[in-house]
Amino acid sequence: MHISPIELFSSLSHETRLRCVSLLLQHKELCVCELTHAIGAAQPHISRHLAQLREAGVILDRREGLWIHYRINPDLPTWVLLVLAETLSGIKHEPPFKDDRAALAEMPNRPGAPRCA
Amino acid sequence: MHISPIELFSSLSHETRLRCVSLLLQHKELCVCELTHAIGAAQPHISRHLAQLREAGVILDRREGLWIHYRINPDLPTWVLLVLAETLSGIKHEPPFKDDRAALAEMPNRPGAPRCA
DNA sequence: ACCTTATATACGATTTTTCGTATATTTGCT
DNA sequence: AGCAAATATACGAAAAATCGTATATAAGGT
Repeated sequence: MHISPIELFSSLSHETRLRCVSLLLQHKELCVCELTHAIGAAQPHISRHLAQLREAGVILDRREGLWIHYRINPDLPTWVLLVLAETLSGIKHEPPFKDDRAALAEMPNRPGAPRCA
Repeated sequence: MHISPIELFSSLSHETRLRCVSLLLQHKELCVCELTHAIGAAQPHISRHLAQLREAGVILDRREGLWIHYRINPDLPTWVLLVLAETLSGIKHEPPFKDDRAALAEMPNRPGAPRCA
């Protein structure tokens, strides 16, 4: 797996994308409807930014019926995974990242049991 | 010191700025002419991007006569400093970052002795 | 006072990113 | 086949970032 540092940091430099990455770092997998609910934005908005993260190689997707589950790409270079982990530690207790996690936990009718990372 | 994660990653998402940060992580201080020589770009180009890094709080400057020396802001949050260190470890052996360091080492008439970090 | 060196900023033009909305695609169900 | 749910993409418009170049500022030397 290869990713340029510029691609990585561009991917992380938009609030919606960083919120998605933050949530995915805390859960094995999340589908689009879960991310959409947690963040509280329009579905095409979330899908568009997820596509950017996917094209950059930061996340992977997996279809299961109607749902598409996203997850952090585990084959990213080690230094990238460490950057992501360090970032999560720095932001997860601050808004809006903190609140996204709470909103997700309160979401009704989540497809499949919650899978925490 | 406060910096939003979006500001941080936006700062790092331009090649010129990341090259400056990479060089500054490897040297206590560098003046604009050293960064300009190492990177091989026009001086206003470098100054403009250094200004962005300064406005984001990533670097600090210090005037000494004609020269303005830049350095990484040591008061950044710990997680940010760790992200920067981890990033450096991931990129410093790859072009163009690797070559910048070599170009700097070969620069004639550097103001003041080289101060390695 | 003047000139030189080092650096910063201003300017309009161009390119890139992002947006809201509409529509297309894929799958499962009946 | 037809419908509904979940998701993705397309589109032009708006906003933001970047560029090259010209000029301004600031300090030191003569």
